Amino acid sequence: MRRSEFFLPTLKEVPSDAEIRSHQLMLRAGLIRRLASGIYYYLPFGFRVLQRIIGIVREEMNGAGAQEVLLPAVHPKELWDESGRWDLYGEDMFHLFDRKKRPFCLAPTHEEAITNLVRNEVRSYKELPLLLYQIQTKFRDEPRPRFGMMRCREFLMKDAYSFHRDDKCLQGTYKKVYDAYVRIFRRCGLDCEIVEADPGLIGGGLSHEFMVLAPSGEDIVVLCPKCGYRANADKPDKPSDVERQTSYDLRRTTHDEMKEVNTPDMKTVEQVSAFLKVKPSQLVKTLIYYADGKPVAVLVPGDREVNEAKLMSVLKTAGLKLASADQIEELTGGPMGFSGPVGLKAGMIADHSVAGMSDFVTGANKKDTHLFNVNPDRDFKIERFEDLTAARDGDPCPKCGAGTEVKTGIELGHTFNLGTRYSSAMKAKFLDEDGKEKIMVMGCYGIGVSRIIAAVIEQHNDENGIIWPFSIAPFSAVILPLNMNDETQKKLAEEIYEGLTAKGADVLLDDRNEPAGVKFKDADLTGIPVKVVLGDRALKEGKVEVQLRSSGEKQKVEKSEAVSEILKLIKL
RNA sequence: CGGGGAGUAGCGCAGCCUGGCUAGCGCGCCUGCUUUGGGAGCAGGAGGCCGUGGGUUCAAAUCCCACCUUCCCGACCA
Repeated sequence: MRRSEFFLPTLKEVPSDAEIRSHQLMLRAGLIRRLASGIYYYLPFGFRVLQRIIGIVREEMNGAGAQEVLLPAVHPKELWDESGRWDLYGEDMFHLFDRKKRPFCLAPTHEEAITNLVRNEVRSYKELPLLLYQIQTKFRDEPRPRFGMMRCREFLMKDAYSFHRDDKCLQGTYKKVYDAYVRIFRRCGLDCEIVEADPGLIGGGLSHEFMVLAPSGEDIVVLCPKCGYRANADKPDKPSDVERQTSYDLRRTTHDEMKEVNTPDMKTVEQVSAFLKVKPSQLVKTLIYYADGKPVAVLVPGDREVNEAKLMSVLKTAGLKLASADQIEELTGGPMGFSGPVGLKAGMIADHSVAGMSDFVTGANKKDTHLFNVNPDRDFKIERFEDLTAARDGDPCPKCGAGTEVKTGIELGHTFNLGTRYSSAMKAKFLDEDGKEKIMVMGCYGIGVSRIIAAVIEQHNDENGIIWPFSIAPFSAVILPLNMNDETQKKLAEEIYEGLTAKGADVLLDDRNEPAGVKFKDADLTGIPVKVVLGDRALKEGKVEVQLRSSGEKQKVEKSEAVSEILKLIKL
């Protein structure tokens, strides 16, 4: 491709509405442009990268035995009513109507569509298992699109779905896809952490997320450096036996008498603990939630915060809301800021760490009053202990008890054991060997294809721009004749370009009549792995200079050998 | 949904507080000449519903109201 003819608008200045590195660079290097919030154009340069990533994904999926399909992007409402997800998705789904006013949506995901297809066509166990995938634009009206390609309302996803006669068969396919994912991300040049995740309301057993650790990531990951345990921080854990034991050992067996103390206007943990001169960790915070309309009191230590995703998972609800001031007053009899478990008529659920606490401070459900020396069992009853607190650096690992680390990550892939969540709701059945009708067991597997680009740039850039790994680079090399008025340079550039192109290399020839500096800056910004520099310095010796974008490494090669040397570098 | 910032030429911004000439600057773009190893020089030029609607005023980019768009933070922690 000749740069003079290639549609590649680069920007010298940083666009004002791009905050993170990958977003800035994708705009500056001419990969994308914005049309609306969370909705982007791919320009030729960006589309080339996307195509290369798609190529890798396709190869590995086919290698895992998957077959590619293309599913509809516009779905009628009835399809979604079958699974009950039309209402569940609510505002996050783009709704539309056809000319007859029949409701449709732009598909945010395709479990329903694929299940409908398979239930209509598959009758027998002999046709199972089946692994189908597509690479398709998804539409989600995100409450808050963010960080350029990272969280879009229109984005490209590879989604695969598998259908099985039983769980054992699903496990086999699950493993194959899992392994394919490991290869896909490695081939894209990404360092990936695979973490256990909470399947949430989608249901099923095992679920894994493929994460790239990055400060700009939106997900929080818990990592154990000792035993290698890795999990999404939104996944509730069972505490280790070690932790549980220590916790109970800490609890005192003799208790002081509970008493009321006056705490005028002390509504927050900070105020109360400072006023009463006790540590925040000696307080138990009582949060009143409404889960599907029913009140639940949630108890956590004063210095910890509730992770609502965990709470929702544990309560198996999507409708979770903190109570309003009025609701609190009505339920507890005291104003907001003075709630406590003693005498409270509501379901009660506590974090595991509360199990080890005794003689603590809580609200008294009475204005300007707290209680000292509160003890579970004696003063109130806790119905359930669960993992409810937001993860913190140093928390004990649920597997081995060692101190864990908390980091942020970008979720690039997610694999689910769906079980029969959709197949039973939508009656996807087959006839088994024993002549009995059974429900299909499903798995589903997603990859955020467009998000991979952003993640790669987050991991591979420097102050000059992007540094593409060879595997997904839009061009493998760029030829830079520094002076287009120099006939020798111009001619040699053409020769090398023709030579490489003839061998099947994807090369950009910067044949613009621009000063050397402009060409260098552009080459670095756009991140093409190999620069072939044609300038007086080396040409005096009959050589051309070959530079690597990644390391800055330079070598001079005889001009007659330039083509073969470059081919070696780009591994063609 | 709540809070904060921003909307003036393709991009980055000034002007607005304290209303008043023809609305500026840098980059980019076009033409010509000169240049060519790290975003070049000179000369000439094109390009604006100052986000939209309403209001105040003799007069609005500037003041007031409403709305739209966009970016960031937070998702009510008692």
